[in-house]
Amino acid sequence: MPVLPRAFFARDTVTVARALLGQRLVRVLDGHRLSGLISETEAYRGADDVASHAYRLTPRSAIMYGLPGIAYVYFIYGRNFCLNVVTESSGQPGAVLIRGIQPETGLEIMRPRRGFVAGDRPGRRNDRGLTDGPGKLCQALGIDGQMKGADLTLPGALFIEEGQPVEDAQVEVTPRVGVCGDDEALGRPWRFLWRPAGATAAPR
DNA sequence: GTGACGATAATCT
DNA sequence: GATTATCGTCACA
Repeated sequence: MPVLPRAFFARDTVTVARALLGQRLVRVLDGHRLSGLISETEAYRGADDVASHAYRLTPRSAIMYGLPGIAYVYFIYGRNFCLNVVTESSGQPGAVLIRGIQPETGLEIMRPRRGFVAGDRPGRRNDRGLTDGPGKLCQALGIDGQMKGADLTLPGALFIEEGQPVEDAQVEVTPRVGVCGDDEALGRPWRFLWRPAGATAAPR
């Protein structure tokens, strides 16, 4: 499968957030290939978006003003990492937060990383909750601050390759979660969920 | 099944 | 010193 080219990311941030649904996130960890299809994203823009780190240009947010297709990883709430992909042309800020993936390969590596021990709670939670949150998928895939700045358009330790198309009928669009305040930008529909037919209630 | 709440540290003002 | 793009656990139904 081909890796997504930089031009894929050098577009409007909201467009990229939608287009990333169904694409494959791949992490090579200790020789193992861990992968999953992207199932949930959120767009974060620039000066028009108070919820975005790039609302202002600071040392931390500078990466969002840089080359598209680069990983932006940050640490939050004292315990979690979140993975983003930089979007838009250089000089124009933007990034997409990867909020969830549908795991494909390397489950046996992900489970212990997430504290899913064999024999634990028998009969319950068949991998539910393994990679369905931004902090959770970073834990499962071993993504931390070291990955900040990685080029996701090159097939190295972390990259994104072509996955499968996702129909509009299977996409749910909602306001972003976890952002607080009452600015007008916060209510905009910049969260995208891939909801295959037959799926149950929305996560969180 | 849902909803509340505290942990905990980098980053910015 | 305030803020925060989350998670796990607990109570309750």
